[in-house]
Amino acid sequence: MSVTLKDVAQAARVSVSTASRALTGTGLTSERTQQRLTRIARELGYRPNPIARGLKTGQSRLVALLVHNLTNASFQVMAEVVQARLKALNYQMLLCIGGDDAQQESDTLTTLVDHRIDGLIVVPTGKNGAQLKTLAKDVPIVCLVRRDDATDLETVLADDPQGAYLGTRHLIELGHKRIGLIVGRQDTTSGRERLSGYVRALREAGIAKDDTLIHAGHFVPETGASCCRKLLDLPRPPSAIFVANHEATLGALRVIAERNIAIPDDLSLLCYEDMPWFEWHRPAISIVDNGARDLANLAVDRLLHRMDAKGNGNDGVREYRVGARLVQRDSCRRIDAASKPKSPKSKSSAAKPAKV
Amino acid sequence: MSVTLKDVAQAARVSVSTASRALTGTGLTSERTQQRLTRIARELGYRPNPIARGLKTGQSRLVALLVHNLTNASFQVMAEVVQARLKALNYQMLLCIGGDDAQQESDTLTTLVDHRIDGLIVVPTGKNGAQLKTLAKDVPIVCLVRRDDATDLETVLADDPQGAYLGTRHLIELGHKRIGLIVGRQDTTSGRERLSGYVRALREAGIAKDDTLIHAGHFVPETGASCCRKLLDLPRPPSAIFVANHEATLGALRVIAERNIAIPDDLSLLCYEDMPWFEWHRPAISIVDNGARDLANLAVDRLLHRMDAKGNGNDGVREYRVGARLVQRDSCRRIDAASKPKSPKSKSSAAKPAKV
DNA sequence: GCCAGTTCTGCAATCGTTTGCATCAATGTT
DNA sequence: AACATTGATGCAAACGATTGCAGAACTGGC
Repeated sequence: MSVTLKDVAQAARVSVSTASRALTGTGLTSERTQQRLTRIARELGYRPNPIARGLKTGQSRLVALLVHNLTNASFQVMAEVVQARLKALNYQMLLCIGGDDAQQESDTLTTLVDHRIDGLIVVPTGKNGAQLKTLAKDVPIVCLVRRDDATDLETVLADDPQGAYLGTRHLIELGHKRIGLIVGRQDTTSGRERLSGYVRALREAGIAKDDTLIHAGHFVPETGASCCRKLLDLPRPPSAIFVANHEATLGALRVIAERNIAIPDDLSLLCYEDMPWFEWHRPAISIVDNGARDLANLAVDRLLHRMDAKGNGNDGVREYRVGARLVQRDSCRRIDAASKPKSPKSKSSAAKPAKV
Repeated sequence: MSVTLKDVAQAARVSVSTASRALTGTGLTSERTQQRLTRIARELGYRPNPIARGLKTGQSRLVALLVHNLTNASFQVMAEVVQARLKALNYQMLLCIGGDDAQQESDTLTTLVDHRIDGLIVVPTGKNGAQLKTLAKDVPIVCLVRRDDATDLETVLADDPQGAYLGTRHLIELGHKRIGLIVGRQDTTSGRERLSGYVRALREAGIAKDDTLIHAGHFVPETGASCCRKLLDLPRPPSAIFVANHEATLGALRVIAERNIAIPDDLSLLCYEDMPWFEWHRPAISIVDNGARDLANLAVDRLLHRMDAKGNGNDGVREYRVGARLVQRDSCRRIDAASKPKSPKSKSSAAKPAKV
């Protein structure tokens, strides 16, 4: 069917081994035959069969990225980054969707090693630590976004404590004292870390932590909505809400719209993680960017390093943190009318239609 | 490193060939040895090496899905559907991102056949027809969402003419006579087809086509915004806008919000293709659902059929159309106060906050 | 012109499977 | 009891590459 090394060798009247050596450039062939063979190979349209090669070398030029889903915008950009990087190095990315489900993750993992992938970047569910640990002996693995505490795998994390801190501090600097927090489950790292960043910012500013302002849960939009309602129904509702979980954002926005609450005039809103439509929303929604792009790039860097280092890429570092970044748009407003009357960055919004 | 067939054979004191036959269940071994070998294989934790097997059989149990990007919500659900289906059949999905770029598509395609994929579902750019045609000789291929006119590949398409027709008719039935259309480039199939559906609905209803109401272009949100502005700035602006291109929706929504136009009171809005946040938007946005889920499922069906039929799965059918569906939410409103005063499905919105 | 040293090339084994063919034992037939 | 038939097994050759080892060809020094 397709042209094999044998065909090339025959056409060039040399042995297969010579052909192989010439084409892989081992430097063990004469300059002349090398050139002649590359030419002939090109003419014949020879493309090495990665399967055959893989059988012999134990490599596949396949690198897998295992994420929970593709609806999460962060995972999308990560996938695109990883794909682009790998492709440039002549690897194929195997994108797998694990659905944040232990069983599915486990199945996928075994299939992947069966296929002799050369490397793996995984967003672990945290429930297959033992398996990951075993696999790590055979394949370079880098964890992304989440840590699996049962392993000591190299892990690239977003700096959630810092991100939450940055966001909260921003709101405080705008004069907010009662800041609602809608955050993820406290049995996830990110849930805990984002809460801690929030708390730290409050403490530094000397603002007492008010537990009625903090809502944590396993988030889907519905939960985001109900948390948001609870916050707004408070006797003294917050002047700003920090939605530190992107799933919850949809629900919160909905409730805010339903109640005709004007952002940022009546309420400031800050979200964690970007979504492509946030900047097209009106008002454009300010966010804390978790740095998905940087995360993906760093993960690829680390993985490649491990893959090169053949078994011992252990630089001692176990954990990398990628800095978060505040992206100010129009959904947060300065409120302390008394002390600092200077107009905030965000525009006055709604009232007069901005002719464009 | 890992357990090979030889190990199993040795442990069972049979030859490798017997082991192979027993484990692949060719029926050429005695019941007893078959059971004994499966047991031993399980005990030893034997997992067949797909690479070695692939080398011999020419198969890889890899099926590729090549899409343009992952930001498009339709592609996301398609990817998830394809992955789920394939997985159930013990195939691994290779998800590739082609970026709607001819060169990248071409590169990816060659890498994929190099890896001896067993099948391919591709959203073609339309610029590598020749290549696709050649590859189709080696690998079963099904085109998805777009047709490549240079080939005669089996293609699963959304029924865009019907979808656009349905949407437009819906608006007409609600009493709208001036319906703005924001649609994709006319050199794409979907662009043309959606326009034609719109025109047909108009004609059927005896409404004259007004070219000032139709805007087509290569869409990014910015273009969507400018088209929307043009429509709203018309001396007699439309009472409804049909955004028949999902990229454009963001921009349109933005302009509408900027100008403080109330939906659906001042303007009805209908979009093509769903986005996860559409139903969380306030008002929830009515859409024409292109049936991404069904498309993906059908594409998988056809591909599997071809893969089974080994070379001749040609049933004569070249093109499959998956019906579109109207999903009424709250962004379209009945307007002919005179003839049919019955209140529309959509609620009155804005004015009084709906306590929830 | 011969020999040691260096390059280059080819033979053949190997990776882990599958599979055509031959062998062999067990069974049934006469 | 001899023979044909069936069913289970093993041997060995593939699949398409890589690679250790040995031999061939060339180089230069004497």
